[in-house]
Amino acid sequence: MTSANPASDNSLRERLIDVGVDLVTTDGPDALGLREIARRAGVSHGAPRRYFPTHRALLSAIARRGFAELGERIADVAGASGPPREQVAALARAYVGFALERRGMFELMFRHDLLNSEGEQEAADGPRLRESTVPLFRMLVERVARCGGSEEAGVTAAALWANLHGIAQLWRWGSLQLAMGGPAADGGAPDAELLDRLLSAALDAHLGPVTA
Amino acid sequence: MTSANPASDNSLRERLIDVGVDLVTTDGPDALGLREIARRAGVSHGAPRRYFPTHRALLSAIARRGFAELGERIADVAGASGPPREQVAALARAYVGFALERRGMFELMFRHDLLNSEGEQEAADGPRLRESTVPLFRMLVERVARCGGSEEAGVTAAALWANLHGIAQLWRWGSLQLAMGGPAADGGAPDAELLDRLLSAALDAHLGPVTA
DNA sequence: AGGGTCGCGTAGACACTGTCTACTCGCTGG
DNA sequence: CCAGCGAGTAGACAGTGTCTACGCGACCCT
Repeated sequence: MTSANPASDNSLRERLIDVGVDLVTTDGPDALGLREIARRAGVSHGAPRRYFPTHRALLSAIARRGFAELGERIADVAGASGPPREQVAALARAYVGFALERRGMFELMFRHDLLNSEGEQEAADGPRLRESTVPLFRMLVERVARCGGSEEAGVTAAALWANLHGIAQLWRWGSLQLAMGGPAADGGAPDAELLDRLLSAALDAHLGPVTA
Repeated sequence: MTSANPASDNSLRERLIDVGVDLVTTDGPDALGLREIARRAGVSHGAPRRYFPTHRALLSAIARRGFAELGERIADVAGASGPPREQVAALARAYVGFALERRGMFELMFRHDLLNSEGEQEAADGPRLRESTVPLFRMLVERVARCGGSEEAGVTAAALWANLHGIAQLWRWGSLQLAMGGPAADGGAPDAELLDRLLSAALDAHLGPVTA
């Protein structure tokens, strides 16, 4: 019987995920050992196996929480009214903001070597993890289309998404700060302002300049 | 690749890196166990420690090879003559091409959790690994500046780099194919063409349309 | 030539990991 | 009442990275 109650019917299962979410946000994906999670949840190392057939399955469930939270953030700013261009900008800031605030979680979400891959899926638990980004992308392409570029909105949205993702990734790695600011950044430009200029440049590039 | 090593002063050190490069190219970063590398090099598991104080140091040396090869590719296409816009396009294709052909290596190069971080460096072996991208970025910003955008070339180049990096990353993850093509892609657009459209869109966005 | 030293690599131990399997409880249903 | 089952425990196993002690061969220096 697949218990239909998705809520808190199985307490340990949820507790394990909770512990994992806390752990990944504070210490990053490397801290997500199976035994460590079990330890912090107060159970023995074999207990998680009752709910997750493998370590990756547990990590996938944790990552799913991350996608859910990112989805909430995106949906929040997508609900705001305003000129479509500003909506896309808000989306972009939400995406990059999530990547920088929830560093560890964002890292996990795109570490596909740690997550469940094709063959092995929970199957009954929900859609495949890789498809978690699809609804988010749909929101983006919709807002981009409303900006009314002549080109196909799908391609533009995809390129913009890639740009945001790349900014988040390289910024976290520190390469962009290094490349733009030099080894010793000039004091006039704190990192936050650099990042903002970068984001504006990306938005201008894909959506056209503000006054267009 | 030419192992016509003039010095071969420290044969094992180079051999370990060679083995690592081969391994990461075929099986990805997860296959780069310290003991596995030693095994394939025909030495015991304690031997690498003579040359690399820690596992990460060895992986960093392997990744350095990757940055070197990427640098060669970039330098090759950067040497070609032609309109500046075409030079930037060639650079972009080289970057993404490297990421897709040398998947495992590219993955390793940006897995900073596996690589040496700030404190611990080989120090005498060369510049810090994180700075390996700086000269490559300089080439890009130079070519971008030659395209003569009104804006600051540094910011444009950084945004473009991030875009290329994001395309490479998300394409490898499969998200872009999923987002653009849908679950079952329309037969008219094979993946290669999708990728090309994406790349062109990014170049057009950051450099202005072709006829400008 | 003999003896000490040192680079280079081996081998074992240690703590730790993820997975697998046998086992023990406590509860519930017939 | 007791068989069965869900849920969690505990131990074993192979494998990992790091650390330490130990050989071994070549070299240099009186």
